[in-house]
Amino acid sequence: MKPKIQDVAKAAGVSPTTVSRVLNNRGYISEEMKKKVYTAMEEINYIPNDLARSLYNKKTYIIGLIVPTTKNPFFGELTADIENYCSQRGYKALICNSLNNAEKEKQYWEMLRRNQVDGVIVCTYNRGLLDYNQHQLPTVAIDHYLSKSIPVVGSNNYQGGEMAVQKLLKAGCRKIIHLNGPKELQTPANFRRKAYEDIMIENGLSPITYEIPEDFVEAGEKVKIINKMFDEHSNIEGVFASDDMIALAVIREAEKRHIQIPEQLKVVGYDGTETIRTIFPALSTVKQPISDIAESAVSLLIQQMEGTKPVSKDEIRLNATFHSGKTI
Amino acid sequence: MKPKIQDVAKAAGVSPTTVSRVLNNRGYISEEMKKKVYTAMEEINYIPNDLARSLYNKKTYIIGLIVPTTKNPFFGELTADIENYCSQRGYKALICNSLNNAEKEKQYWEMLRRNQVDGVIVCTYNRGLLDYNQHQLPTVAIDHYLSKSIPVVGSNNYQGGEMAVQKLLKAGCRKIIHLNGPKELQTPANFRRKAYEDIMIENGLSPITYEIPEDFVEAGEKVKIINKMFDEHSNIEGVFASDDMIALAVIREAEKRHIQIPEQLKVVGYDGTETIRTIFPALSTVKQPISDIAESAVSLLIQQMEGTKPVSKDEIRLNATFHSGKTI
DNA sequence: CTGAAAGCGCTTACAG
DNA sequence: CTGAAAGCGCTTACAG
Repeated sequence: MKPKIQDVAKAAGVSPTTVSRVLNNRGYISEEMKKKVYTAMEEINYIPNDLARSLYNKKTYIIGLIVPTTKNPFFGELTADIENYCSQRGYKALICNSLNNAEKEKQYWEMLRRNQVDGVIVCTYNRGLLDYNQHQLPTVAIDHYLSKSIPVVGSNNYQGGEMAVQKLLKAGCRKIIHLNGPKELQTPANFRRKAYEDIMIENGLSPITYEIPEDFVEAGEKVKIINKMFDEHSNIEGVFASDDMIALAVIREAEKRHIQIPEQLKVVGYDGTETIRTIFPALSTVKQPISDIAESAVSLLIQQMEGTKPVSKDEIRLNATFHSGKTI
Repeated sequence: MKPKIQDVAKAAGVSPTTVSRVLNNRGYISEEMKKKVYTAMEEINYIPNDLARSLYNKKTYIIGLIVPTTKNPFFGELTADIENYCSQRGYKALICNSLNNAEKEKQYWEMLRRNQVDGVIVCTYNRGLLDYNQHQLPTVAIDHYLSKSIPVVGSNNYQGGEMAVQKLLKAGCRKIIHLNGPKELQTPANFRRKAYEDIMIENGLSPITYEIPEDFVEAGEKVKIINKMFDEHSNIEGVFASDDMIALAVIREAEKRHIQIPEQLKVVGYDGTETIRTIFPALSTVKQPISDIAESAVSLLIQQMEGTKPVSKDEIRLNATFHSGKTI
C-alpha cells in the first residue's frame, strides 16, 4: 500500500490536519513540528496523491494540448515549447494528437473535460466542434479562429507573407508565383496569400497562385501542380511557397529541369522550423516565432485559468523573421 | 457549478447509486431506468468527473511519457505513435520533455507519481535516477537499459548497422568509415558501431570510426570532425553515419569538396524518420520501425499495468528496414 | 498552535 | 432490482 497522509501522521505522532498543513505551508506550524513531519515523510517514503488534492481543490494544474500530430515538426516543436513553459509554471500537459480527425478531436474534448483539465490549447483546424454556448473551459487557439470568445495566438501571417514577397522583389524578381494550400480550408496560410496578392498588386505585378490539395489527398498531386506551374510559365523568377514542404518540392522539380537556384529561380518557403533549418539550412524561409507563440499561449491560458484576467478575446500576433539560406 | 452524479439522480428521480451503476454498466438495471438516467444526463449536461473515479478505483488510465524533446523528429514521431496507441486502448499520456536534463527528469518522475499515473514509457538516457529497490511503477524503456527489471523495446540496432554496412559492401565500397557519437555515452548507437566493426573485420577490412561530440557541446564540432575525416582519408568510398543528421552533414561537406555522390562516395544514414524521408528523400538510410516500437512499448506497458503478465524483463528488438535513396 | 469533522465526486459492498 | 452508508486521500473551516 502506498503511504498516505494518515501514515505520516501516525509516524510523526501528529494529526493528519497538521501534516496537511506543513505540506501546504498553511497556518502557523512550529519549526520543530515541520521537521518532525518531514522526517516522517522521508522515513515512510510518502508521496502526496495529487488526485485527492485536485478533487478537493477543483484544480488539476493539467492542461490539454490538442495538435494534429507531433509527427509534423512544426507541432513537434510547438509541443515541446508549450510543455516546457507549462512545466516552468507548474502545469502539466495531456497530449492529444487529433490526426485532423473531427470525431477523434471531439472525443479528446470530452476526455479532457472528464479529466478536469484547467484549460486547453488547440492547434487544430476543426471548427464547429465546441459547444460555444456553454464552453466555459479556458481555451487558447493557436492561429485559428474558433469562436469570438476564444483568444488566438499566432504568428503574423500577413507580415510574414509580406516579408517573403519583399525579399523576392528586392532580389530582383518580378514574375513571382505563389503556391498555397486550398483556399476553402480556413488556414492561417490564407493571410500569407493575401499579403502576396496585395504586395504584388501594389508593385504593379499580377499575382498568380497555384493551389495544392492537402497532402494526404493524393501523394503525387503536389508534384503535378508544381510541374503544371513550370509548364505554364517558362520565365518564373521567384516562388513563394506557403510552407517549406512545398518549397522543397519546388526546388526538387527545378533541379530536375536544370533550373539553377538561386541564379534563375529564387525560392522562399514558410515556417522555418528548427528541423528544416538543421536538415536543409540552404532553404530561405520565413521563420515562425514558435517559442514566442508557445510562451504567449501559455501565459494567456494561465491568465484565464487563474482568473488574473477576464476571458480575453485577444488576438496576439507575433512577428515572423527571415531565415536567409541560399535559395534567394 | 458543474453537475454531479447527485444532480443526475435528482433529475432522474433515482439514487446516486443507480446513476453510477448505469454509468458503469454494473449489476442489473432495467432498460427503462437506463433510459431515464441517460436522458437526465443529457438534460443537465452531465460529464463524469474522472478524478473522483480514479481516486476510488486507484487507476487513472494515464501514463507518463518522458522524451528528451519532441523537437527531435524521431521523438516527435514516436510520441504521436505512442499517444495514438494509448488512446486506442483507452489511455492518455502526460508528456514530459526532459531536455536531457537529469534534474528535470527527476522532477518529472515525482510529478508522475504524485499524479498517480498507471505507468510510464521513458525514452531518455539518464541512468541512476530511479530508486530501483522500490520502483514498483510499471515502466517500459525505449532502447535503453535502465535496470534489470525494466523491459526494453527498441529497434534492432545491430541488425540495422549490419544492413547499412552490407549495403555499402554490395555497392562495391571497401574503404568504409563510420561516424558515431561518443562511445562513453551508453546510447543504442553503440550497437550500430559494433555491427559495423564486426562486419568490416569479417570481410577482412579495417574499421575506422570517428567520434562526434554531442550536438550541443559545440556547434561547429561536427563539421570539424567530418573535415578531419576527409583530410585524413582521401579515398573514402563509403560512409555509414549513426544518424541522419551526421549523414547529411557528410553529404554537405562532400559537396563542398566536389565529391560526387553516389559515384565517388556512398553515404548511409540511420533513423529514417518520416520527416527526413519527406524533406530529404534522396538520403539512403536505415529506417527504425518507429510505429512498431510504439505499439510494442504500449502493449508491454499495458500488460504490466493490467497485470496480464508479471513484470517481464523482456527485451523486444524490432528489425529495421532500408530506405533506398540516391546516396548509395 | 493543533485536532475532529465534514466534504471534494465518485463507487461498491451490504442490506433490503 | 434499488438505496443508504462508508470510503478513496486529501483539505479546510471551525473549535479549542
